[in-house]
Amino acid sequence: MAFAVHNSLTRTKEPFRSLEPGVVRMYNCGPTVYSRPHVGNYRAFLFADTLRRWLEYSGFRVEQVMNITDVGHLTDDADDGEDKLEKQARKEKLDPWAISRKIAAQFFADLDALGVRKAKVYPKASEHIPEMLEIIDGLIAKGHAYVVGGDVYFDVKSFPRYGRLSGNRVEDLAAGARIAVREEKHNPEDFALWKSDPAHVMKWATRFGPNGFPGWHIECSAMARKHLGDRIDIHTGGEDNIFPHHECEIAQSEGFTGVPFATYWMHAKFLQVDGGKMSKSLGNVYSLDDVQAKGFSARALRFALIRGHYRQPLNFTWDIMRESTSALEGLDDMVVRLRRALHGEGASPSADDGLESFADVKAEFEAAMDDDLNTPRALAALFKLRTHVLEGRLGISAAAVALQFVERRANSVLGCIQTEAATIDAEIETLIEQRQAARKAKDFKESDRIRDELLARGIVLEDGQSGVTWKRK
RNA sequence: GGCGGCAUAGCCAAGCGGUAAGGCGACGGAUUGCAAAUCCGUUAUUCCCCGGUUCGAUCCCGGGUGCCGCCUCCA
Repeated sequence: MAFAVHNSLTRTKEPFRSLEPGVVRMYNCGPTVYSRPHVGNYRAFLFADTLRRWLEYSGFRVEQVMNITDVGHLTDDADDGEDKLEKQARKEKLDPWAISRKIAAQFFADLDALGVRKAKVYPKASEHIPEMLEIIDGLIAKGHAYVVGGDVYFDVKSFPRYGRLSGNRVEDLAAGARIAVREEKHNPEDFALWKSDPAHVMKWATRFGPNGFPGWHIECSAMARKHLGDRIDIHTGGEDNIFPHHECEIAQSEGFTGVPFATYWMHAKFLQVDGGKMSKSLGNVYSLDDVQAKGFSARALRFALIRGHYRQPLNFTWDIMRESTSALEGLDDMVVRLRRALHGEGASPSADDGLESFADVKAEFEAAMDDDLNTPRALAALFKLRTHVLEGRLGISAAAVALQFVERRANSVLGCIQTEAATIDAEIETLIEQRQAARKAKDFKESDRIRDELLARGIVLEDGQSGVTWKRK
């Protein structure tokens, strides 16, 4: 078994090897907490979560850090650029700190609902100013950065590898730049490490002046270093982060430490909605609340967002949510049937029947995940197992092994299959019995009435040859 | 204008040089008191278009077209 990942840095699939055997240090670019997280955000975070889960499945201990950016994001790079948080704060008539706390809380609640495993730490930019300043000072000392007034800029020309991640050439950037060239920068492509602006609400006094705040990219360099060290194994983010954010992080971190920053850079493709881009003006920027208000569960959303490969475009529509819900039910149902097969119900006569085909399924599942987290293929393997189960091809022993695999292993990676046995209370049980009695008496009007009543309570009845079974809708 | 990615059935979505996985939906049949679930069958002679390389291309190359992302602190 060998895990291979697509490395944005080399644009190729490479065998995964951690710096330290058995341990993976991973940094995920998290949200900027100025507005409600949406399905597009979830895709990127679910990708990171799936990666972490697969690494853990593979036996690694994962040191995972996801940052919370709560300061310093300008809406543009010009002089009158306004901090996104502060802009939102003005709109809502709250102070920016309140906004960031509110959104961060929503973000954590969403992650929880989506079944995302918790990172070791979720560092906040605002709480790592000293760490950022340490790097900034170091970069100035090494000639990678220069001070102009109360601002500090990174000198891109001092870092020849700048552009390697994104494929951008510095000359092209300068030529096509839409940002206004700022006079005090040595070169247009230089980026800010520290800025000063008295109008800024979130600001810190430093040797660069009383009204300073950090540039966007420096926070990640500082927090990754503080919580994971100078060198990390994996750095993830949305594809939009490749440039300029990650490109700049590399320049800062490596310029400062002198050693390679992240071995692997992995980026999730943007989620499309209705086949196109997601935008506020189109009204298709959905949050978890919107999805749930339409009657879909968080785990169905999780399924919908991980069923496509993370580097392929993935579409989101309400039809797709319906489809995902149905497909997931099939997987839930497989677990129920496997559990029944343990008692011989729907099982193949010989206990070991189906062990080989199960082994094939497991091998395919693992091979697919090892191949750069190919979740669609892994899911296909699971659906193949479902077919085997429905056809009654698994004996009791095979069913036990398969159930254990689905519950403990496959779902430890997917995190959305309903594996807990559902229970019903005595009242429901009585109703089911009453319906059976009515059916026996051929009082179908009454039996259908009870069936409808149960359906209204979320219980679906299935009349089989060996009696009735129920499941939750 | 520069850089990168994608285009596969009604809808999603794998495959990426050897003759099209899987899911959802739809239709026909079986089963059922009726349903639901399940089972059987049908649903891409073909992978955006045009050239080329090859014994052979969805997969490689060139050119179009369309969509997505970055170059604007949006995952």
